[in-house]
Amino acid sequence: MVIKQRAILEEDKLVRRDAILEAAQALLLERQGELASVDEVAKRARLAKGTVYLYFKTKEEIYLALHERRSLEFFDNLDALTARFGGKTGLRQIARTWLGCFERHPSYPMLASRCFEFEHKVDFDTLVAFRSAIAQRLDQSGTRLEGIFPELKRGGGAKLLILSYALTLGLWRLTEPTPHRERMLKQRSLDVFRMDFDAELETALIALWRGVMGGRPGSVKVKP
Amino acid sequence: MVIKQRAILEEDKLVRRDAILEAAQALLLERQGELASVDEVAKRARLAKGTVYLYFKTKEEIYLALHERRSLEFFDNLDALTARFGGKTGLRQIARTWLGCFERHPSYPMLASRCFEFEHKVDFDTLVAFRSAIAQRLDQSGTRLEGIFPELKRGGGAKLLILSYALTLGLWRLTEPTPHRERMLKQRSLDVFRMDFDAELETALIALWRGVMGGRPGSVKVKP
Amino acid sequence: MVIKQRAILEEDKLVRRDAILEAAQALLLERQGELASVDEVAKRARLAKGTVYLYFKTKEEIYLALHERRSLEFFDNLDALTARFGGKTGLRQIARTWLGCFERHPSYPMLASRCFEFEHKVDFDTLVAFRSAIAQRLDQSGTRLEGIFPELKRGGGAKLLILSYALTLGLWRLTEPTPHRERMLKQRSLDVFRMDFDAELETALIALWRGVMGGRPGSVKVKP
Amino acid sequence: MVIKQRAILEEDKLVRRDAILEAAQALLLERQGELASVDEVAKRARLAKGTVYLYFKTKEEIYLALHERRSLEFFDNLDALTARFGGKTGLRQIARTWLGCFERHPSYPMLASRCFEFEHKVDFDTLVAFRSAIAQRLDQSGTRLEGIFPELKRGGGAKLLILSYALTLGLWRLTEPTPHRERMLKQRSLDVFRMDFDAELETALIALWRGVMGGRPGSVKVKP
DNA sequence: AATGAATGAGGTTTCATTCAT
DNA sequence: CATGAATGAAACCTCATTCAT
Repeated sequence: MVIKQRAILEEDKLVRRDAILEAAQALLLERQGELASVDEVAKRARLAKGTVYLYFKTKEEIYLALHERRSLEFFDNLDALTARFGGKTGLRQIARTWLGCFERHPSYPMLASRCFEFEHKVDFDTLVAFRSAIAQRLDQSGTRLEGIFPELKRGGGAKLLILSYALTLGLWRLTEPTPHRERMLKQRSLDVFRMDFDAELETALIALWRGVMGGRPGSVKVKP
Repeated sequence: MVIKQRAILEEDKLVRRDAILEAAQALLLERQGELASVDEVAKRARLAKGTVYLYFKTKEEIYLALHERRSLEFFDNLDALTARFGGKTGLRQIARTWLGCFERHPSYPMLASRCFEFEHKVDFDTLVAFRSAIAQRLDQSGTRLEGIFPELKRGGGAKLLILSYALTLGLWRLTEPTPHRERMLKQRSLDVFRMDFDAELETALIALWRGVMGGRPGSVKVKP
Repeated sequence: MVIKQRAILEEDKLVRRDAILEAAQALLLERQGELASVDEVAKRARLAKGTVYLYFKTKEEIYLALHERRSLEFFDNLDALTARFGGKTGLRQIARTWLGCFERHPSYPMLASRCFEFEHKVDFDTLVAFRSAIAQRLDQSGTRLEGIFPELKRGGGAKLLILSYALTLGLWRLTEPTPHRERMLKQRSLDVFRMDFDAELETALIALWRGVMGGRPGSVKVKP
Repeated sequence: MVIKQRAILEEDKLVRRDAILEAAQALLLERQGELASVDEVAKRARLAKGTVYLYFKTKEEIYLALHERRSLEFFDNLDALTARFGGKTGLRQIARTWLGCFERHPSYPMLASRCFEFEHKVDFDTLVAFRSAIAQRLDQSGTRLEGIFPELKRGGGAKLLILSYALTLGLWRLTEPTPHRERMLKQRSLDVFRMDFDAELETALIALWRGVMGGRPGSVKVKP
């Protein structure tokens, strides 16, 4: 949606902010993870460069805000799952939900990965605000997990989520489609790198969770 | 400008190449992961900019070469361990060795992480050469692991190494010391992020490996 | 017209563009034909380097634009002459007009000569646009000439203009004032090179045109 | 011919100098008129960069020397013609001979054109020496022409040669094959530039000479 | 004489950010 | 609020020339 007029109402401002985030996301996908220039983002959002700076202090802040949005959605999905199945939530379900978020928003892993790179270009307070929001959700979702999996100790839920997130980030890096990748994989000698992010992540997540929960078989449900 | 001897012999050239890599590494650490400019690398190595370009085609190639060196050392360490203990190698030992590499060279995780970012600025062939070298070592070390852990299927060793690497990369990202980090962690609300890379990684690796090996307790040795 | 700090109106932008071209021209003369760097052009125009790049995609495009401007003026002068005298236009008048353009803008022959050197650094489409504009004027002026000189066949006018242009370019090269030239001409042994561009060109042009028109005396008017 | 050993004898040095010039010429053709770097010239001549600097003070001096060689050959050809046919030499023969030089050495017009560009990078004395040699030949060949064409006054021969040279240089610039040219000529609007250097030059030279000799028809021989 | 490693000035271009309008 | 012109700091890379070996 394009607002031609000035955004006076607070509500209009949010719409405009959204437009910028949408534009940034679209470009992120087109550029395969590369951060588009502010100029391009502005143009895509049908705004002038200066306008973008009215809504974000820094180029990086745009992308951090986009990342925040995705991250919150991510937790929403997770919580929705555990809310629905409660104590009967299975590992596989969790893994699937986890993956689902990335499939729905392919820009998410790109950003998740990039965001750490430009942390230092973001205002300290902005960064803290972002991290705090995440921390709060981590606690919340972690606690729920602890309710579901008795193997998890106090704080173990959040920690497991962080580890899983780390695994996801890392695996993304290793399987991310890049300009060179396709062509590279044609080389026989590089067969070992021919991996599918989704499939691999699912397996790995389940393995990690099982490993964390402890070796007792049967104690961890791996239902479809 | 300090004029050192000229590197006429092939051997001297390697030394000079080394000096450049050392300089790059030192700056990488100082800059906390940021790639220093060629100019700076050159100055640090007490060379002129042009000289650096005699040894590396691009700025990025310098850092890729540095990463390659570290990666090979990494595999060397891994293989040395399994060679020494053979079938009696325990998970904890592996995790410790794994960690040891990062402790010895704090620039390793930085680079491992960054290298994917500038892949596209590196000559395709150079990149393939690098990846092939890694693939070869992955196969080799993976196969050794398969000999040690009967739970691993053919190819499972290399894959487990990759997953572990992914976990390492991701965890690094989440715990990497950055300009903001120290100050941020003072915030009570961010307690959940107060994590130690080494300790966390050790636990996580063991969990992942145990999870991958399968749930049967006792089958996987976790010796000190 | 003095532009305010920012050229907002399309008209102001043209003025600014002009300022850049003026600066480039001034430097061209000072440097005796050498292309000044964008940095210098910018400084001379009292602008920042980046600003220049807002108006021209490449350094070379600046000079091509300057050349285009001069070339169009050149054709204007030619056409004005033939329009004024029509069938009574004499060879000498044409030669004088021809020369006049170079005298008025000493940078013209420099550029005319240099422009071919950096053709390859100019965007293909930009180059085609420039050449097309010239071609169109060549056709137009050539056709007029054909109306005046019955000795010229269809297309002969444009061709004669091209030949004359070639002669001009070449003669410029041979007589162009250069850092060394003045001093060089003091040498007795180089007397043969002591030539005056204007005088020589006038004679040569008339000779060429007479030669092209055919040998019939009296058929070609050489009026003062 | 490659000399592996050091060139001690004066003769050997000339051979080596030759090798450099040959290399420069070959590269000039391959690069379509662009001056190859010293490194490339050296490699092509199977020498080291430093060695080239033993024979030429400057990169530009190499190309000037090459140009001098071609120019002298050019005069040789001209003189051979007039020596052979004497007073019976026709304009067309001269034009053909003139053209022949360029056909035999396609690098000649490239250089002739470029040499003026880098004059200022050549040592003054070297430049004077070159120009003097040319001046001397101009006088000589010019005088011969004056003997053949009675229309030419004292000094008119040399001057006519210079004018013809100018015409040649200019026409070359306008028809020189360049990276863009081929593709450009496909444009209908640029038809007027579709010209053949050889054909055009022949016509133009004859026209110029006839024009210079004066309008009396029949007085100038244009024999096949 | 010959080599080729080392130098470093020099030039182009990009783009985040500011600020006049 | 909105704009987009202006800024100028980076950063990369090339290559003619020098000079230690």
